Amino acid sequence: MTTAEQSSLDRLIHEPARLVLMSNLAVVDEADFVFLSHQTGLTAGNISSHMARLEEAGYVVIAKGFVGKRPRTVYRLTRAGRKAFDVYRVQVAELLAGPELRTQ
Amino acid sequence: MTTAEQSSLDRLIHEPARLVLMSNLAVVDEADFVFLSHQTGLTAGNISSHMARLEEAGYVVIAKGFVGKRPRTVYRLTRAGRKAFDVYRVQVAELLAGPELRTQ
DNA sequence: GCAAACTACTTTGCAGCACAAACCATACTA
DNA sequence: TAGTATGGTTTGTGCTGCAAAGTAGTTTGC
Repeated sequence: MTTAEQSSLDRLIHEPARLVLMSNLAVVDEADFVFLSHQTGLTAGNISSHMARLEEAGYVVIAKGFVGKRPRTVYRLTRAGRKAFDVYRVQVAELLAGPELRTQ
Repeated sequence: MTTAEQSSLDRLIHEPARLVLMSNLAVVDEADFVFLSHQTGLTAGNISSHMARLEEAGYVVIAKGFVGKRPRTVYRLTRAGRKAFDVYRVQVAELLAGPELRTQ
């Protein structure tokens, strides 16, 4: 197996903005839009569109509600999202640890 | 500092194909085209164009020669390339270890 | 009470870029 | 000498990340 096959990284997660979002969600388990925007420094547009893609992929669920009269959007990793993130993490770790040299 | 600023990943390295190339070069220190193509599973076109970009960035040096009558291209990380890869590695490790929660 | 500013997002447009397919040059081989 | 293999490079294009602009509603100032 080649290095590339071995670690064909999930590009949905690999993209830096989404990687930041996913890794944040992975530690807090639930986060709202405003929190993520402060925490990550990403623009509103980017959070919105990246989260939409992660939702499409089944990696996050998006819950929209109100707190008082104001909208509030809460994001949470799905089980599949957490699994995918774990897999990604292992693959990256292996890559960075140094690929195995192929004999022959 | 936000998560995104903290770890604004070097996209030149972050791109999976180049990440694979860089991580291979990091362990072997010198590798030729044919070796890398077997090792990584990347197509010839991709190796060629990605290496060209890494050279432009000053991350690798490309040495072209012949072995007998056949062309042979050897790639090697520059000091800057190795440094950049080390920095990248640390940033990714931090991200995956879990971003720090910002208070307030 | 109404306009201006703010909050919380979403949508749009474009510029950049990764990928594979096509191409090129030379060397073997039947 | 036609055909195939080797060792690459170049080209075309489709995707997509990003910022800027847009939307919908709310609060504030006067």
